[in-house]
Amino acid sequence: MVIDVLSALAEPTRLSAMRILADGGEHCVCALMRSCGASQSRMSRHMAVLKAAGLVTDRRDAQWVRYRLNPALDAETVALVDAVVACADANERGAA
Amino acid sequence: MVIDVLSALAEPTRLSAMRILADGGEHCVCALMRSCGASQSRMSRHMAVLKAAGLVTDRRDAQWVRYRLNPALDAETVALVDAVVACADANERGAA
DNA sequence: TACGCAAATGCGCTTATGCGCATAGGCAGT
DNA sequence: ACTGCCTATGCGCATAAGCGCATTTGCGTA
Repeated sequence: MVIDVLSALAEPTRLSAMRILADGGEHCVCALMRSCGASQSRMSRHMAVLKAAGLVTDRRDAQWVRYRLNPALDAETVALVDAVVACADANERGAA
Repeated sequence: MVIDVLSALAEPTRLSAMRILADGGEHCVCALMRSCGASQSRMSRHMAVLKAAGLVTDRRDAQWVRYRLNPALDAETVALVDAVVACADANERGAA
């Protein structure tokens, strides 16, 4: 559902994570929590929300869990995510 | 802020309203509440949220208040709204 | 002025959301 | 087995969000 995707994106920490993941690469929770300035449990939970919304997938790699954008996203959702990231970028530029 | 826009859109009734307003026309609350199947107070409040997020503007016309998409939206936000509407349409088709 | 329709708002309630803290589980190296 | 790092989760709490109900305000007409 679009609503779930929007709800997932409508939170600062999760949006930050999505902007980082928008580079197409994999990022472990420990890296994300540093980049987003979030505590461990907070980041873990937020990533779980993004995963539940279908926006990201996770993969266990030794003691790390690597998150990435869900490659199976339908075209419309990809476009939505792109638009959101673009908006976030624009906001940042404007605010600076 | 993008967050405010996303929060505003992440609610079924408000999303329905936005999809209706996406036709570019003006719609009064009484029409929207019928289309969305929402009570009067509910619809009024939801429209206030959309307005606070900067997504719509309102105009008093006799005893009605006409809502429309905010014509002053920046390009990125317009693109975001379009993507959201497209997603909602796709969802509906898929679910049907 | 009185009435009726349209829209907004105050109030209380219920539920959802986000958070920290502490704990548990998974994995690698010693 | 023990320890340490990374991640997930149970728990309780504080706040925010959405709702219905009733009331109020704005506007046009009789």
